[in-house]
Amino acid sequence: MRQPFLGTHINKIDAKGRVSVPAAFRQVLAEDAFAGVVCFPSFTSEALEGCAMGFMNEISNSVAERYELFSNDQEDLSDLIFAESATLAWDSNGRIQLPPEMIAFARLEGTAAFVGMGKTFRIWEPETLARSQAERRAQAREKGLSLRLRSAGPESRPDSRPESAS
Amino acid sequence: MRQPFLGTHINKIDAKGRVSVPAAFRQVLAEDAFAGVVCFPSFTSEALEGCAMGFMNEISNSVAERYELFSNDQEDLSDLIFAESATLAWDSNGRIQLPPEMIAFARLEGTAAFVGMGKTFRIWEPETLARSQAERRAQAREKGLSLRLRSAGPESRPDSRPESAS
DNA sequence: CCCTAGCCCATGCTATCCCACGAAATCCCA
DNA sequence: TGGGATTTCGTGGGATAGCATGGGCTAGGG
Repeated sequence: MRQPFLGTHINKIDAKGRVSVPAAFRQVLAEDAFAGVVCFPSFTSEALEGCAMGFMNEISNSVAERYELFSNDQEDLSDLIFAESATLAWDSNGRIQLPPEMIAFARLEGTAAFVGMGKTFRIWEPETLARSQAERRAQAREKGLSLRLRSAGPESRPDSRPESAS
Repeated sequence: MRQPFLGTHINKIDAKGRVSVPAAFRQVLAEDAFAGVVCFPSFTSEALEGCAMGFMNEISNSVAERYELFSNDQEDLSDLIFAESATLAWDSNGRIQLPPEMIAFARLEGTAAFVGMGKTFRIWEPETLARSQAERRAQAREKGLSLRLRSAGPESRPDSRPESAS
């Protein structure tokens, strides 16, 4: 069982283009055999998507099994993911080096915000992130999304008490 | 089966920003593999929400199962929940260190009130808590709210305290 | 021959560990 | 049933290890 990626960590990109992957994320990623990260440009945001190698495998398998991770339309996306993703091994200090295209895509300049998203994480230019979050928060409030959190996944809650219902 | 978080415990925050997690809560959290707490700002109050890592995992999985990967809703939820949460491991004495943003969010100053909420708990600045409780009580009175003993429905969440017990 | 990727070492900072103390709750036995 | 002994819990402070970051050194490729 893999722990989720949690929290937001802002790190610097040094002159050589290196960034420390937050220790907390490295710990999560350490459950994977590959000592590093897989990155690809996000489809929906001006940010990079990051995950463990194992997650890529899941995507690959899910698509093959037609598991419901992707809808039909989204299957095409998997092709894109694999094509545009890069495997970034970290050095002995836990730093990775982002390829120039990715730096450009997310418009990173000097700092990078690593944002936990559960099964994946994102890498943002901090200012862009702030703007995006404000927007998202407004939307969520509008839709009342936060309320649904409470009942998230009623079928998969192992600790709901079977106590002879209602 | 997880015991619920119960009661209110007020502890001090020391110069280093450390707080003892109440022993009673630690006992509940001990059922989880991760020796610590996950915290995030509450959506509805000027307080911090706390829970076990396992609870976060459940949310992570439910979100993944319920929404399509890369759908807007999935991202909104993930952003709201995971991005702002922190994993706080406790030391050998059962203390955690609250990140500055969280201290700021709940306006904590020197003391923290841990309030059991069943599956989760909250961390309040004691004065803020008192005000909030008074308000809530007034509202309840106004509405003529009376407690009805309902066995647990899918999302019944008994967060009203039966009496202002001492 | 220069530029870059990869590697290792150095450093300041902060979180974490460890030990100690005091108060309160608990236990135990008369 | 009461009082002393013992344990647990919350709190404080010093020591230590881990983390993020900067810089230098080497080897290989254009």
